[in-house]
Amino acid sequence: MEPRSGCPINAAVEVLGDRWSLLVLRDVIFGDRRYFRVLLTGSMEGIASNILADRLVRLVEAGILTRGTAARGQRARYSLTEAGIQTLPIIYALGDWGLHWRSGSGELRSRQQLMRDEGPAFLAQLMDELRVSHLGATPKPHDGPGAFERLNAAYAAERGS
Amino acid sequence: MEPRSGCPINAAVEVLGDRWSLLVLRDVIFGDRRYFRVLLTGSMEGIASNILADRLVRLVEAGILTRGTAARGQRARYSLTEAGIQTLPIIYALGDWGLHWRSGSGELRSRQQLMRDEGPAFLAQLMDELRVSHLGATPKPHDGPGAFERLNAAYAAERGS
DNA sequence: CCTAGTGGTTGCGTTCTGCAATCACTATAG
DNA sequence: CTATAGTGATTGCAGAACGCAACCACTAGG
Repeated sequence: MEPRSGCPINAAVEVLGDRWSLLVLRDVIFGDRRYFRVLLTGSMEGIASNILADRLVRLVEAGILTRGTAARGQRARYSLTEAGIQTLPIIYALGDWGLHWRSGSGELRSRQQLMRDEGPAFLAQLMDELRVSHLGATPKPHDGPGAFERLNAAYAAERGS
Repeated sequence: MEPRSGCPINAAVEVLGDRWSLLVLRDVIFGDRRYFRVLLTGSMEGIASNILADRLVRLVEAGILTRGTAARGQRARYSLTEAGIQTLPIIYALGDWGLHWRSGSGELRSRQQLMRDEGPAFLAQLMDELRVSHLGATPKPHDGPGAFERLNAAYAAERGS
């Protein structure tokens, strides 16, 4: 793929600017879905298998995901690279906008709200935890519960009510 | 268009998740391009006229832009709505990511760098200035030069060197 | 009337996308 | 060994989106 321009915004759009890439990343990041089948059946929007396969290849080629070595018929685990983890602010900004200007009432509302309330520090903590589970980084000491723990608690609380 | 899910991230992707919408918004926001011809010929990536026409209609329908009332053959000016102005954090996040992970060397590099250096307060100031020029809001008093003024200065400085 | 400029629209061929069915392979159970 | 379930894809086909060039209807200026 040849870049249409040198603009960094265009560079990001060429990789992430379609109807599925960012949703796959959302599921990897927030749903901890790291296997083909899990991503396929767990997607709220019902992605087709060929589209998922194509997007996974592209995201790996773009250096956003890595594919754990696995032969045919074996579970291949996908992990975020640092570049992939760095897409979190984009996904957050999209979710924040969607929440306020499209009045999405669905899955991620409470988590998004939590992130908005907590500010950039919470986003940074979330990215640290992603580095631990996807890049094998050593956990940083945090006082209080983890970011994902709090996200899931907020989600469960909304479900329970 | 029927939403594929209630997820706010998906809501944003359904409106902005294609190869052109965000680039059109970029040109409206950073290039102050508010007329069809200007957007058509000024686009770095070379958008086709039918695609531009289609995207403008969609963005108006989505409540991101408004079209100034103009009959055929008259200059129709497009303005950002508040929802449109609120896409700035998304575009900033995309540009920031593209700058660091795709090494875009083009047009917006210096502006992006400036925004990154200045932080969220600069983004807020930028959005205030957009409200003045697109929504007719009364300017807020700022000490020092305006955000766009500084962006253009940084851009000119890079060009000059 | 003529010309330049406005915001588009229309054909037409190419590419991308989405859905269902299918594939090659592995692991497990009987 | 055979049967079955599960893995990550691949294939065929139809429809939608896209890209390019030409054209359209209209306005303003001279």
